[in-house]
Amino acid sequence: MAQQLDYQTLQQIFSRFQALEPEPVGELFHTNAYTLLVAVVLSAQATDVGVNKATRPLFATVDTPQAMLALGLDGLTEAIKTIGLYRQKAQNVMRLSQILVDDYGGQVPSSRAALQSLPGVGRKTANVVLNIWWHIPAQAVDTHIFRLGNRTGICPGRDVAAVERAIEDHLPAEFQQHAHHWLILHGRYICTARNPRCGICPIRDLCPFEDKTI
DNA sequence: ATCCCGAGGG
DNA sequence: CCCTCTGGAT
Repeated sequence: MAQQLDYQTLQQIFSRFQALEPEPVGELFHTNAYTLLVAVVLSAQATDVGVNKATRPLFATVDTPQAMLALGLDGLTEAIKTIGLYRQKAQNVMRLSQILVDDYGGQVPSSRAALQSLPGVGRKTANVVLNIWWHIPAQAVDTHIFRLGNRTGICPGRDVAAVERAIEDHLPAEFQQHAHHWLILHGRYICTARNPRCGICPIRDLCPFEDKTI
């Protein structure tokens, strides 16, 4: 049985990551709640780097749902054409922006139900907004955290909901906001899907998976 | 279970 | 070439 997820483990992950990359990387670029929501919607099955490349120039002028509606579907589609699944994402963002203007006064809602009712927003995206923006404890289990949790055994689960519970059960509420980002960074840059960098992994001694020869 | 779908890495 | 990327809707 593998080690339980705890704050010390997360600290080890984070401190090791900082040692590798002094400058903050691996974060989805955003300037407010709306651009965060859009960035997360665009990040589905796409890399953080790829999303930021398109959103940085876009959000410089378009950072409200009203401005997005003014840009229009064709304009947005062109702006995010370098991101995978761009046609569906562009339509979702346009419809979502219209709903925010019509039903929420142009603001991003702070309830899970309201967020998940928006097109293109599922449980994972809602959890990111709740956690990062509204500071409401919620664990967004993405491809990185799901893989890492099961491979290392620190937060295992057959499905996303089970991994979510595994994290929440083992972690004090005050650490859950940091935990989300730290786990993402570890999965993105160290515990990668192919050729995990076990040789520089800070929780090497806690992991049953690791190839000890690396 | 399948589709969406370009960019980057190995 | 093949695999993966901070998923969601059908």
